[in-house]
Amino acid sequence: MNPPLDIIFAALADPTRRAILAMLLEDDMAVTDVAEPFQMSLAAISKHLGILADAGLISRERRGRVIWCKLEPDALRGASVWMQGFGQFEPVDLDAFERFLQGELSDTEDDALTT
Amino acid sequence: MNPPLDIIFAALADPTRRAILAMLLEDDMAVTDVAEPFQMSLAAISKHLGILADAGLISRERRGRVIWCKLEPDALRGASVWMQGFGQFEPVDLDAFERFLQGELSDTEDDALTT
DNA sequence: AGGATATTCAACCATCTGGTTGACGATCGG
DNA sequence: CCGATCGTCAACCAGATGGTTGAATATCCT
Repeated sequence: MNPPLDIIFAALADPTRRAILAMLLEDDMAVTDVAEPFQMSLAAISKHLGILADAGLISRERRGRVIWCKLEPDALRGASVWMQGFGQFEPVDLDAFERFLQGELSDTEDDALTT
Repeated sequence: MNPPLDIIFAALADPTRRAILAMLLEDDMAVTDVAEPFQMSLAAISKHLGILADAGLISRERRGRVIWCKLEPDALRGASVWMQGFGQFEPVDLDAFERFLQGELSDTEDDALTT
């Protein structure tokens, strides 16, 4: 049930997927809406969502013809704990997170997200 | 100077590399000693160390003919902050980390490390 | 029923990844 | 100087990854 760290870190290693996670942080989204900001095909996004789902980072629920994607933050717990062990960072710094999130979004530079 | 999250997460996505980081958590090590517990060739370990160094997770310093590898925990800060934003985990749980570390080590199962 | 919308599947392709082996450049010990 | 040790480099290989396109499936609307 708890995907191994390999899968989770690999899922996080792609900027498109991290951007998707950041989007889902705001709200649940349909696959088509997730894909909209990106230049790549819908099929590519669908694959990315599959990888995120395999990593347990999101869940997908079909409602009618629309599939809703939902963030599953608990999946990050194992990875977070693993990482915490290395640096003795101060517990949590949400301001720093906000800045990193901004950096992420503008980094992807998919002609959108930057709005 | 601060490698992008892509590189860092990709570096963390490999169990051999995570095992190496765990080993270096104990103490600095020479390349040959890092390689010793693993079944793969020295060249393979050398590549892994290169990837970890590119990610900023370790540094290498030549002293005589021996190259010493040293953990650079600060490199994890960005990634950690990024992840912290998703789950609102309790700050740090070193016990949980200890357990994960054990799991990691026994997972790699390279006929060593388990000692 | 039939057409439009939402999403995945399947085949394909280029590139990256993780491993191998063998040769090589440095450095140490005698 | 010679031989052994430390580590990387280069070429190669099988398999994974990230993207494409076109067809297929499922649902909604009228």
